[in-house]
Amino acid sequence: MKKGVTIKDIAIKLNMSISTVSKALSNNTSISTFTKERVAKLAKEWNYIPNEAARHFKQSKSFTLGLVIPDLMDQFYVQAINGVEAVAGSNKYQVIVAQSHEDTGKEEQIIQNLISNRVDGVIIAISKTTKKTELFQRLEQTGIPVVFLSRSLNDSAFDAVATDNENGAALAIDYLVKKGHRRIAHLMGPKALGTSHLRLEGYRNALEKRGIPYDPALVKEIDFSVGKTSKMMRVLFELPDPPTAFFTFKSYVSLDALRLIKEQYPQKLQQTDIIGFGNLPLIQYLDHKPCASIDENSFDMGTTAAELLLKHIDNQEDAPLPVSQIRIPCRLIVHQ
Amino acid sequence: MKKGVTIKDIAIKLNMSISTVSKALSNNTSISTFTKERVAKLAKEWNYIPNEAARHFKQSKSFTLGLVIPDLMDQFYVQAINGVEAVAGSNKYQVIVAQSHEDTGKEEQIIQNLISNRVDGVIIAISKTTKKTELFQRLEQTGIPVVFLSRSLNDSAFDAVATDNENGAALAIDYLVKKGHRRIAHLMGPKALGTSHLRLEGYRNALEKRGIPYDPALVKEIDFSVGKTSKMMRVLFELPDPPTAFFTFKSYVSLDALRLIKEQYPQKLQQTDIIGFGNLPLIQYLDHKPCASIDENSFDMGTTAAELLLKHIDNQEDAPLPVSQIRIPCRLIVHQ
DNA sequence: TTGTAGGCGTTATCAA
DNA sequence: TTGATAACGCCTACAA
Repeated sequence: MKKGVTIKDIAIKLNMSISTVSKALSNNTSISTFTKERVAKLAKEWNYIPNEAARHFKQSKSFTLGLVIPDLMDQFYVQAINGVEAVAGSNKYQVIVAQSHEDTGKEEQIIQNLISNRVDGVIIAISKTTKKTELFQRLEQTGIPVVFLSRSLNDSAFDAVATDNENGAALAIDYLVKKGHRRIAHLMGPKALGTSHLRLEGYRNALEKRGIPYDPALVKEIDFSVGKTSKMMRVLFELPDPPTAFFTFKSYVSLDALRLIKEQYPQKLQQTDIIGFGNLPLIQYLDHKPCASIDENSFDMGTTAAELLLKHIDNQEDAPLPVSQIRIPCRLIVHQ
Repeated sequence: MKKGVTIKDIAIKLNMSISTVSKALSNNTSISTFTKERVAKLAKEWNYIPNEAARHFKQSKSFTLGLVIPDLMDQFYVQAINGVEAVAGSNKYQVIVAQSHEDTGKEEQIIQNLISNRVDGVIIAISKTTKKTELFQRLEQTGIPVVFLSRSLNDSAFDAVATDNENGAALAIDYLVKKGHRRIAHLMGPKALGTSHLRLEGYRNALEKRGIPYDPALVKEIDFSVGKTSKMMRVLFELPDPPTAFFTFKSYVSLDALRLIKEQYPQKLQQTDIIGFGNLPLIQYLDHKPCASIDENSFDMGTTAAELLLKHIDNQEDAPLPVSQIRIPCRLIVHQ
């Protein structure tokens, strides 16, 4: 037996019908123990491995989930993948991971491909520039449920699992206020991103809840470039009543901010606290760390999204489930 | 049309045979332009997407490569994945990535799964503990070629693409010697790993080529734990003629070594140089960096492995290709 | 307890 | 130029 032993090969060798072998292998009660044993023995001897492709084709079910993310170099998503795989695996599902590299065109192509391959469901963290809902509608029309992960369209028609930005911002502000800060600046993300506004809201609400008046002069929009961040930091430090702490849109911004302080305002290094979204693994290797990070629990986001998706898949028979948009609470991680 | 428009649906609607539609869609010359246009129009209107699963099943070819790696959190592998995907993509192949999490059992299960799904070929970076060749032989017997990536068994029967450790060690030693170092220690990897010996050999050869006698007292085996690294660093520094530079098995060890120096031997920080395998992206964020890293060009490893694998796949008809074991040259990355 | 037959979506061969 | 048919590997009523 060279390649690809099939049920048929076994049937011929054992001089019985294909269906008998099939039943024997699936331990069907109507097959005699003797027959089952003969089949099992030869199957093992010949190293029979069922052709899942054929099986799935027959059942028109692939037991596969498509997972589309922007970039594997971002460990936030890697942890989310691990979460998805954990849930998928314990439900006998496989996961196909594909990277969009923040390219809408590539993303579209990936989704086409996932449809072609008849995945049973899709979890997607869309690229920064994705706006159109059309493709996702098509997925659902094709009977493939979709769950958005972390990033999503401004469309309440789709299921989504994302960071609880309100909660995360509150954790950050509470921590800074408890450390005695009253002048807390916010390096806000690009206004084009919905998340930027949510985090700004969270910042504002948390401040007011703590009795600290919201000061728009302390909020500066950045674009993730070092240049913009540096510029805004300088503007903030020039203020008559400059901030003593910074709440950043994400930790990469924290690092840039920290670097600027080290280089340009070394005297402020000790008394300035910085905290942002994203618990980057690399922070532990730094000499000067941000004081804390808001961990978005992306593993949990992955498991939650996968569970939600499987619920939709299992539900396919009946009426569609109501849309659920889930917010995953954050965790405050204090460094060193 | 709800879910899964098929060629048959189109045939019925257009009142022609299934085979005509099939041929029309594949632009078969024997079909009239008029028919082709009608088919194309309806296919577009109904959003027909060919069922690749069925197609592959029919052709008993999945146009899919399996890629098994230990861990996605390791960005070395992520870059290799990107290399594999680049080559696969431009040859109309998909890539399925699976993580073994350094668990031989999980690895075995993944491979079974890849066979079940009839992937056309497998690229694998085996887990640290994998010893058995049996599974890989079975893959090849099943007609699924295998290429080992980065890590491989001590078995010359399989194709492999890996770091050119000799070259990498030479780059490191040359650089250190040029900087004036004569006492260069080596923090060697676990002796159980073949790579450890290769890098040690490279170190030794490079030294001798440069006229520096090999001193076994300067070689210490570590196990990647901070404790072991620290201990060995202290032993080395206690030497009557202590090292002024360290060549480490990998950059994570460099970081641990660096930390120890900062904490315990701060006076040595300036004049000590450390260099190791692995150009970790996080290094750029550090205040005190290793002086350089040996970049293993894992993207190129990925592309090379994929090209090699595709060559095997395309060759399936004839006699098997000769085994090729390819070494990818390294690059010296000087930090700041 | 075992066997027969049909079909999942597509392609390829051969006939019309 | 188009159509009928078989086949890929497996599963599952239904028949024997």
